[in-house]
Amino acid sequence: MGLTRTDNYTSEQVNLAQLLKVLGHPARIAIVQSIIRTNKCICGDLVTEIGLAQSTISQHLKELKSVGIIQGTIEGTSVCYCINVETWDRLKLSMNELLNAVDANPNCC
Amino acid sequence: MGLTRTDNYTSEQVNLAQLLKVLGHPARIAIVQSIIRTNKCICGDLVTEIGLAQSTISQHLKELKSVGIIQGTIEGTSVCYCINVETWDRLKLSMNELLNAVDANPNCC
DNA sequence: AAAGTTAATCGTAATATTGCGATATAGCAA
DNA sequence: TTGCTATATCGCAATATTACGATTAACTTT
Repeated sequence: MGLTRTDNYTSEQVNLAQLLKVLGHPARIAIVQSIIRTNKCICGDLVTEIGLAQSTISQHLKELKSVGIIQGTIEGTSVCYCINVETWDRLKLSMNELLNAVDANPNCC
Repeated sequence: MGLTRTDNYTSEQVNLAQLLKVLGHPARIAIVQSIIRTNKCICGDLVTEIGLAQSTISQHLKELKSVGIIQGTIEGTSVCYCINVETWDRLKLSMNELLNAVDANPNCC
């Protein structure tokens, strides 16, 4: 099929999976890290920073934007991208809940 | 292409992306949560718990195992799966570093 | 207006993922 | 041995992803 079934899962599971899937690519990790690090509106600098074609970077930005991880506002001829804090906090909560669940219940084998 | 280029990124970026990619599917989130929650060796219970075919569950388990998120030991006729704590701790460190980087540097737009 | 810059979109090719049924493998029970 | 159960693997079809070059859109500068 190739189509992920979503009807068996809670919306929380689907939501977290969606965010992690988008972050599950080194280029998008690098993009997010770069946006965080520069702490300012960066634009096409990513094309030279990461060694990918402009259209490829734009596509990755679109995916990050589509799930609300980043948001962009037009600044003249270029675009300012930054982290969407609401989505980020939601991710942080869900992910920490998952990550910390293991410590409480150590594994058995 | 369809092939992710890895030569532009640090091994940390590739590694984190790999783990997040595998976790980026609701079935695998559900599987991991189930393993954590039951805190014991669960096996084919997943097939009834999650509504997917046995072969599909087996495939998801294989992917989780391939990146070291879970490990399985044979228990007679069934298999005991549990969280691989070393990988989990590595994920926790990398992910927290990324997640907490935003708080320090609030976004600009 | 014309040319330049920046980013998005389109089209395409190669590859990966998802899911299933069918089959194989391996241990346990009769 | 003969079945029974549990899991893994194979083969397949449908769809998604990744990456690129070419083009378009929109704003700036000359």
